[in-house]
Amino acid sequence: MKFTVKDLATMAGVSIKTLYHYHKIGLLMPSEVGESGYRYYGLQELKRLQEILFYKELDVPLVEIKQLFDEESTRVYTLEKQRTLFMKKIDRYQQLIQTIDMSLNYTRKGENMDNQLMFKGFGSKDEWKDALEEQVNHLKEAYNVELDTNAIDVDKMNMMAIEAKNFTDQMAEFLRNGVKYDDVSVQNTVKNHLHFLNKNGHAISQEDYLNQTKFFLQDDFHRQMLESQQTGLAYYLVHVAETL
Amino acid sequence: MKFTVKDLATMAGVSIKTLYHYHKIGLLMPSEVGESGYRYYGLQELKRLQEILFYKELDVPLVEIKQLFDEESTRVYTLEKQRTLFMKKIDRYQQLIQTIDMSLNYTRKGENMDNQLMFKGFGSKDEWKDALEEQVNHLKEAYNVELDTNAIDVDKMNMMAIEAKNFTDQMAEFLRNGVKYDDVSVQNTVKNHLHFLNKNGHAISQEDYLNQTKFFLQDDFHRQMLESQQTGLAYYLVHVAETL
DNA sequence: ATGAGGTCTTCCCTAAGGAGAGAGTCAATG
DNA sequence: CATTGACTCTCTCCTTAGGGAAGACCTCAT
Repeated sequence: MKFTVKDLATMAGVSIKTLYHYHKIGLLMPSEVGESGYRYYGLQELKRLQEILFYKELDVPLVEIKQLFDEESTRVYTLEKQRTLFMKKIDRYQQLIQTIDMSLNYTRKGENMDNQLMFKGFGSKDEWKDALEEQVNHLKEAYNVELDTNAIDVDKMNMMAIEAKNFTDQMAEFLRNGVKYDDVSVQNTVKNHLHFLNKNGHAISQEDYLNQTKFFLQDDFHRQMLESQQTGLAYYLVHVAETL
Repeated sequence: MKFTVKDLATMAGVSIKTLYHYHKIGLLMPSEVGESGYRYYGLQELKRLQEILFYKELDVPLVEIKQLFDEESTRVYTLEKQRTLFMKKIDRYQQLIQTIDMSLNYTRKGENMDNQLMFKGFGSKDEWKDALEEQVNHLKEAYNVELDTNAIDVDKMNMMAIEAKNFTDQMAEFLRNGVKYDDVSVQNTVKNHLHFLNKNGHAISQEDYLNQTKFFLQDDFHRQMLESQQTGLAYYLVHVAETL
């Protein structure tokens, strides 16, 4: 039983290129190589290829498939890893479908209320006043702090708001992905955020920032705002700020 | 409002590399480029970037995002396309999860019954006889045709069976994917299949093959075998064979 | 021996950037 | 005013799993 590349490719339903590739990366070696360089495969190789293709169907990377043959024990682990991966993907796609449906609904109604899906700021000072009303009232009632909403520069406000939103989104994603509070990438993200604030007229030191996160944690309005976006976020932010 | 690359990257929560990339492919151009080559962006660009990132989150390829800005009308179409794409992916992942569960179950029971999940042939002539029994009886009863199961060469039989299974799988996938019966890739797959058969002692012309597919369609046992794998497959095979 | 079909290696290409090198630039500080 | 530190430029290579093509070489059947 000596198969040429074409034989094997036909039998297994893959391309000859694929066989070359697997040879090159050492995933499936020919049982024999002629003097002219022709590759020949045997039954063993056909069976091994079948197994390779099984794992490939499960989206297992070729490198890992190779390890599967080298180290028996990782089989169950790999399969379970793929399983949880698929679960997460399904979750994600279901959420994306929801997002799409919302967007299509907005479009269908003729509204352009995509601001909730993709925040690009508000068009006028009055819109900003509306958006901030609740927060301003809360600060006034709870702390007797006055904010002058007439001093708003719409463009600048939009810019700051977009940055703030994206910053918070990123921190939430770090938290969701289990990135530790003292990870460099987290720290850099915060530093960039502070740098950006300082550069744009909002003087804020690392200490100030730490105090701010603590304030957000203690204040009901702000804590709930953060926690409604991502459970644990208000607490995470404090820990990150403490480690700066 | 003139943002440097770092400003914009911070605000939007992307890397500077990403901005370069978008510039290079013409997806997001700077509003201004200094003499030294420094890129500067404005508010418009920030908003555009926000929109780009929204579509990117939905796995829309950058080329298509670019088209979205050029041709207004494709927005709904693109969103709906992504939606059905996600539905299909969810479907696929759910099936893969089932496959994994089956495989893990086999492993847990200590059995190695993976032959149904990844066919690699049988170990002995007797196993083959068992597997073929039903088919042999059917042929005998319905057509009075005798098959000598003692003449079986196990290795060769395994090889032929693996090829046959993969061939049928490929045809089923063509059908599922809406590949037309006269598509070159379909035709080539069949030609390779016939070539393989001829090379391995099963003389069969294109005409013979056409007759065989017709027989499979008319014979209950074989038609149901094909149709249970993929609805429409028995019919598809005849059409393909007629166009060879 | 010849022709047809198979096979070899090598190079470039894909999507969306990441990593890093080496050189040039900007703005603020001493 | 010059230095310095942070920032930015272009360039090349790298990632997955092969696809496509070029140009040369090989094998087998007639």
